[in-house]
Amino acid sequence: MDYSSWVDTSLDLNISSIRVKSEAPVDAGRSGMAKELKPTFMDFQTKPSSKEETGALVEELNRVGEENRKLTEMLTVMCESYNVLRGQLMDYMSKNGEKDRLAPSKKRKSESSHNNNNNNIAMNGNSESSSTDEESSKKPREEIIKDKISKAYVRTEAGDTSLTVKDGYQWRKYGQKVTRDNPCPRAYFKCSFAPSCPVKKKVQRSIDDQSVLVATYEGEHNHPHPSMEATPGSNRSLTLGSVPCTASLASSGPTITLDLTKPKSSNDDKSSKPRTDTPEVQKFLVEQMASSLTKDPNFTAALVAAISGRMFQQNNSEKW
DNA sequence: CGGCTTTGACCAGCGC
DNA sequence: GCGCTGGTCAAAGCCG
Repeated sequence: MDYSSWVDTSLDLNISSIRVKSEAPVDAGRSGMAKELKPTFMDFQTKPSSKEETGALVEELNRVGEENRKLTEMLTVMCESYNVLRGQLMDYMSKNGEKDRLAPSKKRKSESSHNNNNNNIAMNGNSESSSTDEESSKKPREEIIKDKISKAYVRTEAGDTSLTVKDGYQWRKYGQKVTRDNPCPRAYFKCSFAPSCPVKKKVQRSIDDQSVLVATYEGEHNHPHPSMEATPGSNRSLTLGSVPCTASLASSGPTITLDLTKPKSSNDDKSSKPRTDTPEVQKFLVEQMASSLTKDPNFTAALVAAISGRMFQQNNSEKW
């Protein structure tokens, strides 16, 4: 089930149509409904409404309202499916984690095995962090760090060319490279919040969708999340482990970026699963999603338009 | 002036 | 062994 692409198209319909109404730039070709609505709203703004136009508008509004209702239901289904998939994923990872940890000794081969693992399950975080203490004690520290790899997908503004992912941590860029498989340059970051923090981050635009930044985190922060200390509430991140857990919603479509990072092994050796299935975490995730929605100007505009549409509809039904 | 970014050079792993 | 590639270093420049 590919819910991400499904939501991307579906939810964008309303957002784009609202943009038309507010005369904001429209992503060309993204939404057939936007094209359909554009003349309707423009006519409404330039000409006094006739009965036919009003009827068409009412019909359109009813259709949009119905679509909003469907989208709400779809979102609910998607969240439920996500929870089910997450549970299945955790079961799978706990069963197959042993195999995945058998990485070759060579550096690049081990990385490619990590990447394959992460590509298959993009929302998964440190799957290998569940390694036993015996294995951890055998490995050099650097290899242990490299095992803590996770990916995060962050959608950015269309015109945003910077390779920055705001996750609450302080990063210092130490390199940039154009890789063979992706014409977009890859940026290399080190955590600069704490001098001894070994965490590195690679950020590169997705080859499929260049508005999406793919951030690959390596290692585990040995310091608290900066936002927890300095600027609480300054970002949208939740730290569950080595890397932040983010739920982001951007203008061109919702990108739910989840990083099911396992808790630090030093603190949670007893539990092999991350605590993402607890009611508290689920509640927080829902709040994060809701917060992301309300912070998104397009969603706000869509909401305002929907409400005003309803009011307009009511006014019309009173007048006519 | 200190911290950060940029960018070319360098190094090491990997495949042939 | 050699070339390709990804990752890192470090000097120079920029900026607040």
